[in-house]
Amino acid sequence: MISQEVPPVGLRERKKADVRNALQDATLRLAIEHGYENVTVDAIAEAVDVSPRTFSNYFSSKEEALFAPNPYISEQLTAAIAARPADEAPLEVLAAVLVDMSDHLIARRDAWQARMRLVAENPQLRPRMAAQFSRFEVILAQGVALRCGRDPTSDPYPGLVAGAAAGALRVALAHWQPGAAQSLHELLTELFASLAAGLPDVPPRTAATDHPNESHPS
Amino acid sequence: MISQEVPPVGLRERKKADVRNALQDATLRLAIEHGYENVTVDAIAEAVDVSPRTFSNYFSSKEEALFAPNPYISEQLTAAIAARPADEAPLEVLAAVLVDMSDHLIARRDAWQARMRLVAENPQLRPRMAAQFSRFEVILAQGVALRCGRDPTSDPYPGLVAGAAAGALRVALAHWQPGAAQSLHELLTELFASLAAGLPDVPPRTAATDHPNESHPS
DNA sequence: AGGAATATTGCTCAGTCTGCAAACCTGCCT
DNA sequence: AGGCAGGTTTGCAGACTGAGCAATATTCCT
Repeated sequence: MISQEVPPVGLRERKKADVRNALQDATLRLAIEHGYENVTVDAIAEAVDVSPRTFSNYFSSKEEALFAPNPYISEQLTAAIAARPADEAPLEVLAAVLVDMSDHLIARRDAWQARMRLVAENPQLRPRMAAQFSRFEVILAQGVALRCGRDPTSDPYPGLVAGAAAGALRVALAHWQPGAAQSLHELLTELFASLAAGLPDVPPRTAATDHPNESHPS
Repeated sequence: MISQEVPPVGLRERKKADVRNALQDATLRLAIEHGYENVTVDAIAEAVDVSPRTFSNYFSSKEEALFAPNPYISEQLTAAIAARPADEAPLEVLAAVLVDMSDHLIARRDAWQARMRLVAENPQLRPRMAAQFSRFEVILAQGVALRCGRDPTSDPYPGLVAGAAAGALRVALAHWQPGAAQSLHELLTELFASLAAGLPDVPPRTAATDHPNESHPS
């Protein structure tokens, strides 16, 4: 199970998390308003009322500010993968963990959909997002390898499963648009089912049903 | 079928290709010698004996110089995907096309293995490589979508297949080390078989056989 | 309260990347 | 051969990024 939110205990850590979130929100907002390329670090820092130097203390680049996940995601994912029943196959494990994690994403639905729309409209952002996802993929691969008692550097299997799973998540996010017919849960579940079936020629059905989207949990 | 090499006809185009290749080679060589972070664009330009400004005319960044594929790869892949028999399933198509393309990679075996070793030793390069692979993935997705008569922006299936296939290629390249037990062909074929089987719990066998690597075709 | 630990900030500097205009080279036509 | 047209290389200038360092401010803990 992935914990609901970052749990900063002290005032210091809470403030730090606040600044981090504010920087990310401002980056996203300004990128939507003025176009990603036209947003400077200075402008973001000014919007959050910190010095440009402070921005660099949190993020090493603009795209990291746009796409960096919850800083605890690594530990959370690793723990969640390890916690799955031992008899589950790796792909099942990742499916369960990522579907579980999607609750987390749904809670920030507007921000995520805005992010993905930004990427869809600015193709030059796609590689930058992929770069962030690659870190995510490494975490998954290591988690799988740990479960299987394999060495991810010498055994290609964990990387293969992690790559397919991360791809499914990426695709699901890209197609999780405001007016989409399927909820993120449904989409992810369907994509993982397709992976488990060996990517048959024609998927069961896609974008067919007419479910309403999940409601805001906030 | 993917054509053997870029066929620049005129002197102008040949020169241009030469400069491009020289810049890529120099980038790789210098990165190995001095570490990626310590290589400047100025140094690369000087090694190739062009102005730093010219480097920017060919590549928009250092990582592009390191990882950018053959500039014709997009058209070649698209054509190769379209040329496969109509009754082949998308995953089979990509498997066939990428295994075919691996001949191309094997011809540049030393460069590729050096590249991958560089990435393995410098984790910060992984996201940059992933960024380049994402363009590759888009090409695959569009090729699949075209074959299936689907819209890649509204149908997640092409993206899912392309993501899995690109992941397989990435993993295969990462594990295609000088002393590896399996050839790149074998590795790729095995990984695609695993994908087609729905990523079963335990792959048939990995890193088990003791085949010699393929010989230099040059 | 007071010391230790951590965060923020300004300063500075090397490096990246882009636009622009001049000089240069190749391909092609007369 | 000569010369024009279009593409390529180059130098220059300028904006932005990203990192180290030291000073300052804030929070934590005893």
